[in-house]
Amino acid sequence: MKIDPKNPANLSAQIAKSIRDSIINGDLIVDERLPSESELADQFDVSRPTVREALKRLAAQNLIRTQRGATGGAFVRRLRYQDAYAQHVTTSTLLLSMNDVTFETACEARFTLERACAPLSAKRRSAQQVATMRAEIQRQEQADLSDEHFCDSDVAFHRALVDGAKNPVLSYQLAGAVEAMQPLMNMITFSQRNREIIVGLHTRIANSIEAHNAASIDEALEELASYTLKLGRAALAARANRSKDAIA
Amino acid sequence: MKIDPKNPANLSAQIAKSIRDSIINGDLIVDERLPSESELADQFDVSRPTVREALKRLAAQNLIRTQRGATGGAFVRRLRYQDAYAQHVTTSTLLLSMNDVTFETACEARFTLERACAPLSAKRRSAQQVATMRAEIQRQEQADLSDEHFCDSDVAFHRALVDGAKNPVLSYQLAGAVEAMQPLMNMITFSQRNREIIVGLHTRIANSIEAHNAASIDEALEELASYTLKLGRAALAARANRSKDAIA
DNA sequence: AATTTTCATTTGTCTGACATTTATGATTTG
DNA sequence: CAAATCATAAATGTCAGACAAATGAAAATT
Repeated sequence: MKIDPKNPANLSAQIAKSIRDSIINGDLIVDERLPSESELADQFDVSRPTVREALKRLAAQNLIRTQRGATGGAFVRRLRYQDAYAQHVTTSTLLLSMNDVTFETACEARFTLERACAPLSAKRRSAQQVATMRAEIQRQEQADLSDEHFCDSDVAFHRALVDGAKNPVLSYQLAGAVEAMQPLMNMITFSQRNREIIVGLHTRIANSIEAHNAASIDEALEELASYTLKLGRAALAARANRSKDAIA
Repeated sequence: MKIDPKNPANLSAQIAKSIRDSIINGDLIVDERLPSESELADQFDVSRPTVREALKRLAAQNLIRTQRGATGGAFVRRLRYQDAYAQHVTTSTLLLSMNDVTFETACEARFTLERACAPLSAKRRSAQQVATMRAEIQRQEQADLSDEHFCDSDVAFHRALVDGAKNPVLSYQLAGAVEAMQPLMNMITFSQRNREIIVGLHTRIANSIEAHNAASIDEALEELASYTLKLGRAALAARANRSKDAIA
């Protein structure tokens, strides 16, 4: 745990990597205390600020937590679903916004993943889950609901669908699809969409979930996918027309 | 961009959050240069080491890159698929190792996601992709291949299957499933498995991909899933027996 | 025995300094 | 005049030492 070539470029990155590797391969286990900053500085033969920069890198990845005081220090942190979930959503959002992803690509990825969950969700659905979905549908029916809140409710609805599979690993893997891609789509299509159509499809999905009817959910999701795709194309076409007008 | 309550707890975390938010909501765009460390220290009214700790947090998330020299500084970094992919794999690996995920749960998540990709992959498969899959199968047939290399090849095979969908967003979302969960399964099942059975199923998948036969891929993947599940249960049973013997 | 005080340890932060890298512009040279 | 060289300034990377704040444990007191 004290490997550091005299390559004097990015010491804090190297130290962070060294500690991270120790966590990943199990040399450091959950809740284990790392040596104090001064001890680490001695071990790696660097100054304390450099060690601190390394520790902050690890803290940014939720790999350690720090505690002040006599028995304080840096401790290996148990990575929780909640943290990983949030991290995944942030990364997915940035990835989409920085990388010219076509609407088609994002739409396809999202619905492919969501449709994969639906059969499990149909099989294992709980009364609680159905109630959540129906409550969100009710919110979506309110005409005075802002576009932003409609989007939030839309996300909550689809998240309930995914969580209905009762598989936390699956929910985590789909976090990006539901919470990053769907707001993106909402942002693009909100001016074109008809809320009634969407609410209608959501209602069909909720009914089918309640009836444990996987095939029917898949049908509704496919319709929702093609409707979304149509909206996206219309929105892009409208935008293209506007720029043409602007030029002319 | 200079909001900081006098809550003197984790200044560097607050500063990092402030800058991160500016990136996410678009106030700072890709390749834009941040103020120098000294300027940031003035703006936030903290010292330079504190600013540096904040910047290291952002660097750990691949949100900025730094450059030394006269025209150097910290620049907003375009998050690339490759970086997000690696990050996702690391997080998934840690999440699995730290959270008592049952074999059933991981197995279900992985195959659910992979089977969702298969139809797209069957439709869009390229000669290149089929060649990659066949090459990995050939490697897997070598009797003297170590378990570790067999696992690597297994991952490469399934990654080719997923990438065959030609949807980079999908590939990214599935990174955790392929590159974190599958090695975990290999590690659990390697003592019990019969390589010939796995190679046989891989061959069926490759053939079906080449023939654009989605239904046949799904069948083979389902068999692979149930075989893997059987192996996992056997391995866990064997382990339970060993501990019972150890006690007796 | 219970409470209070003291103390040592550790993280959080600051100040100031020097080293290193790198683009720019001035200087020197062919 | 053009080209190469050198000095300079700006920025990050690193270091040393210091103090503040939090915190638990041991010591002292009631």
